[in-house]
Amino acid sequence: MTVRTRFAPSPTGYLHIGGARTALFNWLFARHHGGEYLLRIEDTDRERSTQEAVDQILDSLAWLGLSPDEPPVFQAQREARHREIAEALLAMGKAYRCWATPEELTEMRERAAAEGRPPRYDRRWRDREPGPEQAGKPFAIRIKAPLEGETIVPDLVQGEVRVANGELDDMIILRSDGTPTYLHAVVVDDHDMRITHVIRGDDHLTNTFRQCMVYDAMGWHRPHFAHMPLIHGADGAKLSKRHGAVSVLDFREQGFLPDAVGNYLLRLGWGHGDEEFIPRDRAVTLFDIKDVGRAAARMDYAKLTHLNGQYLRLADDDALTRDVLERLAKRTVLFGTDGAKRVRMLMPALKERAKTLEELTGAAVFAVQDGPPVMEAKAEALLTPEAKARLADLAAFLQTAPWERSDLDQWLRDYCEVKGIKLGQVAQPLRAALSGSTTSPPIDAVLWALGREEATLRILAGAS
RNA sequence: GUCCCGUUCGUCUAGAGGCCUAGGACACCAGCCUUUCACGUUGGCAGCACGGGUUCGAAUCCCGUACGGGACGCCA
Repeated sequence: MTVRTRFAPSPTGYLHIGGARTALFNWLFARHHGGEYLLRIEDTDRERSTQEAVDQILDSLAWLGLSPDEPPVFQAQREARHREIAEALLAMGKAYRCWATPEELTEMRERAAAEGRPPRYDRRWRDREPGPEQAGKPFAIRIKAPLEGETIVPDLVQGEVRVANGELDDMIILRSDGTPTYLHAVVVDDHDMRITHVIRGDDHLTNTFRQCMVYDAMGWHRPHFAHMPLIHGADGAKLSKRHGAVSVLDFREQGFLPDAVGNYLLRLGWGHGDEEFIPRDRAVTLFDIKDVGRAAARMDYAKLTHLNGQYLRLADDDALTRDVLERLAKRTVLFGTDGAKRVRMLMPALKERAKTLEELTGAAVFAVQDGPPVMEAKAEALLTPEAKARLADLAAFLQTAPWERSDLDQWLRDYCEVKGIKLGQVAQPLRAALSGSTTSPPIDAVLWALGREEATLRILAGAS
């Protein structure tokens, strides 16, 4: 049987990093087994669901390379089917009508809390026929939970999880307004979508017992379950905005590459020996749900950043240049005539020195603009009278230098030898004049990319 | 409160009874490389939550405690 997995977010907000990891594991599991990976938008909460959130989720998944293999299923559109199954259960005697009012239920819960019992519906309508006063009154449909025995769920991550059936409630599957509840809709949808493996966050672990009631009552095969631990913030608490970036789109904006985010997320709670750098295709072959850890993991931005640097160094120079130019434009930096070309020329050197696209963008500003760069204080300090004199001298000699990337380095060394100075003595003031900073790509690369004319202009400006 | 799940360096993890003097990665510190910064490289710091068992032998198995997380809605 073909493996089919699904990612089922509810569109009540942006896709956060925890959801992204759930999607990734579903995707990897499906790919590893040559199966299909689907998306279901759980939009049954009309109050909180928005089209904007749906678009953001789709956008985030596409960015991560986790778009579904089939068009997304919208849960709200399947209401009739959910109702049909609820009524079938009723007809089979596996569910019943309940006329208990919200007030009655609240009272039940409060009394239970006061007596130290778990809050539970008392099943008052399970075996009771409606009287005349119920006529025309709205009712909910509740499923009959098994009274004895226990429910065992073999979980692919957590192992065998079991609970005494006495702990289970007669949960509502159809509300009194005729709409299905989440726990019921999920089961019907997963069954209809022929999902073979339900991989989700372990906040759903105990819900699984309740969902099993529906599978069992309908006589449907239960899918395999795998509940993965949640991601926490650096302080161990549930991940939230105060921990920094949580939305997938935030990571994109901050200059992380989707491959790096994917690799990081994969290693969070999953490992394969000592391997750390695991590109997507390698992940597909290695991934085994059984290797997923059982404990919650904390988000570590430093490690993500490090990994991002590794992917950045391997990234395509043209693609990086495009991205950086876009970011520069967004920063409203003024492009020089040859600005874009210079950024591209320096990209191989630039990307070795950055860990994120934002950092890369900052490092490219001096190259894209025309004219003397904005001087950092530390760079300014390098331009002593002595250094300025040297720059002026160098500018004159530079007019006859060969302007090739491969020749400039040697030419500079020769120049220093003739003048009897160390390379560092000329390189640093030169770096300051050309880039306005004390750090930059190798100075010969900067000279080469800037071109003789622009370089001369900046050196003379620095010398005066 | 009841039920479910978890606990190896600061963080992510390797580890399926002897291979463990507990390995790797990030972070941190020091050295090397070097025209700056990075990269790279060498070394260092640092951990089996605690208490009982079982066993010739336990990070690994069992029980308990502590701590953490999750679920208990006519929310998803």
